[in-house]
Amino acid sequence: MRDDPSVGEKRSGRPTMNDVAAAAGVALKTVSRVVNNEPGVNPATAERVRAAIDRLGYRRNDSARTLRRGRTASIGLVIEDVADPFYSGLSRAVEDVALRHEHFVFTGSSGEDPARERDLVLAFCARRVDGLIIVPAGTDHGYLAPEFDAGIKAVFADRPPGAGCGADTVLCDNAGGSRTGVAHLIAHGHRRIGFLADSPAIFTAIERLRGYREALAAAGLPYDEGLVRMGPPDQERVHAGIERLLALPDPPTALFTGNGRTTVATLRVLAAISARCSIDHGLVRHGLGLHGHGRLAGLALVGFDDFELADLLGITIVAQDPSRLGRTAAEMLFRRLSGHTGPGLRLELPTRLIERGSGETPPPTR
Amino acid sequence: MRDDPSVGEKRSGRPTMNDVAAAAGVALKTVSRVVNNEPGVNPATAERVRAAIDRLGYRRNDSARTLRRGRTASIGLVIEDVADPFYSGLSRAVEDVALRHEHFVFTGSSGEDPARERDLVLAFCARRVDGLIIVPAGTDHGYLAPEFDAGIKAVFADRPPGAGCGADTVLCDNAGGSRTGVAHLIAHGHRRIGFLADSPAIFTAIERLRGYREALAAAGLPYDEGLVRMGPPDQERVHAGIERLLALPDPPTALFTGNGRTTVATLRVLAAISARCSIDHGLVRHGLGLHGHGRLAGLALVGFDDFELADLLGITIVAQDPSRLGRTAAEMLFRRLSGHTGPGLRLELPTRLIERGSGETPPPTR
DNA sequence: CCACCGCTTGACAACGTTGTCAGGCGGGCC
DNA sequence: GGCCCGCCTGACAACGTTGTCAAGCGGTGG
Repeated sequence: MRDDPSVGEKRSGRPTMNDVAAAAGVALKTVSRVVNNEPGVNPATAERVRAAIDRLGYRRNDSARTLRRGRTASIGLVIEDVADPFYSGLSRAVEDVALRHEHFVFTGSSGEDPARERDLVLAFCARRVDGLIIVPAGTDHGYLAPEFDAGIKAVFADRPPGAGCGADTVLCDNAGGSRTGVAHLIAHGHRRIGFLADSPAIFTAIERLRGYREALAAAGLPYDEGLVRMGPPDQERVHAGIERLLALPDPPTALFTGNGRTTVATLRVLAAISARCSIDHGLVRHGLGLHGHGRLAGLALVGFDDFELADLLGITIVAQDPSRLGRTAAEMLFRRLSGHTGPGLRLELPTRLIERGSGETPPPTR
Repeated sequence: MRDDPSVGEKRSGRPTMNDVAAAAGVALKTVSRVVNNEPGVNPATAERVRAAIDRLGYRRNDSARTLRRGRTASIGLVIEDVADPFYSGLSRAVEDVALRHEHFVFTGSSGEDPARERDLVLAFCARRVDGLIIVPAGTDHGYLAPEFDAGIKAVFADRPPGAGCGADTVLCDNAGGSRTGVAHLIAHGHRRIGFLADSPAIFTAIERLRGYREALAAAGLPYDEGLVRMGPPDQERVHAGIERLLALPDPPTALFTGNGRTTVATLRVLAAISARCSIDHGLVRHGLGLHGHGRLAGLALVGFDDFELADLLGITIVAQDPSRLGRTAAEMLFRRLSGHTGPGLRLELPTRLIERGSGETPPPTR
């Protein structure tokens, strides 16, 4: 027996162009022309075809179309976690640009796992996306070589690709932003500044550490490794890190946090510490907010990344713009897709210090 | 001339199974078997094929595969906005379940526009997704009828489909959650409770309003339309709404906010009002947090939806679980995809009141 | 020695669409 | 009247893969 299960019967699946053609009494190709709005079809015929399409509920099969034409009108986006506000902002911007170009977006979360990044990218390639936007988890992108040979376009966002990959890249000015934030604390009199950074496997963490060191050096302050804690920004690690810092013989008077998640985790820890010391007039006991006058356990705080309610909480931050990052990356990609050639670009978007109070308190006078 | 631009030349595009077959000295079908891990291939042959695959950088063309097999191993997800934490949480959960079933996810944001919801869904159908998870913006889903006929599976999440559509649906217990939250305020002595609800076009807003009324009725309190403000949760509207409520001759002593965004917007407004009244000992002046002892401009507050830092801010909320919503919807979908039939289910997930302080303050004694 | 079996391999059609090319038909011009 | 041209329509191959069926080959049992 052949593929079809019930010969001659009303087919179970969807109607095809052939079915529409039969229903409208025209040839397959004419239906194709109508569906694709190609010129040169008699209006009356076109109307008849459209009627048949509506009657049968026909929907073009884009797999077949893709197979025939070679383009899918879709792009792939690999980020770290769709549920992280930073990446979901980026994601939304990419989606908007793609929409304007009538493309769809496949999104996948790598969870900082290079193997998963690779799997996602290759799966997207198997689906023949026209292009890729990647926030890389890994540092080796040799696996992309055959894809590049095959003509796929890729743009890296937030972090650069591994060595030897000349693809377009959009980054933030991580070192510069970090320098600004730390210099700000120094300008307010702080000499011992703790740095809670992301895991050293991550490009942005390294860059921000560089900025931290540069700011210290510019002010003639020594670099003390004991003041730096690197690691994933989960609540427990951040908690342990802060406890360690505060237990130092010469503890920091200010903290610089390396990303949004770390900042939020830090706020929780500092609030808990403040509550424990119960120096606040019962405020925290009622759980009704943080506390006045720089009382984040007595520490000044500047964070990298803005986050929701940072304004209300009065947290000074170094803002990057995830939407702009996504938008820029997507625009670079579509420029490539529409034929632009030329060497890979590397853009750096600026950051902006936003003063809200937590970073403007002086160290306690001893 | 035929389709191919350069006859006989090394083709510009990707290698195909045919190329691999030629390189490995086997037949096309053998390559197919290796690529798909089908049994019955001599290990030595398989190894030779795999070597050729690596050498050529071959990647299966999933469009062709899909065309031949009729399944795409992908699902479509239509939500309101990927950048909204509620939906990105849901989104992440869906992605995780899909991953376990080796499916990919197309995601699109409808932005509460029924036409865009429809366009997204139909575009996903043209791409022949195996199934859909929809947070509907519109209330008429007649456009899905041909798709259902064609065998597509759909699950509605967070909001039910329009009348006459018997698809599986997962909701939260909106009315119940709202009732609990409002009853909580009543139990703490409030008699005049303002309700800042989402736009009346949205199912959840209507349901939560119902819960609000039920709670009032259960306590023998009158329903005062003047205390209810419905509309999109943007900062300006929320601001205006609160000003109106407070300008009433008999203003509310407590607020109930209808979703996460509204709650956040409300916090900003109340903080601004408190600052204006400057009854707080300089705390807000420094922008360092809210204020103690229920001083949200003197109002008690309970919000629907949990949000990041609500714990720190001490905001009492009625929590729903977006991950669970997404996970449940995805699991229902995959059950259908693996052949489960039977009437459409309608699930309601429970909500949970979390007391954090802002909802436990009594009204001011006059 | 022959029939049969299992293991491995290959030939071929089909999935639904689009690009190419050719043909029919009516009208205007020489 | 015949020729050419433009408009519209259709036949056909091809995209890259997978399902079906059949064939080759060496070994085993009757």
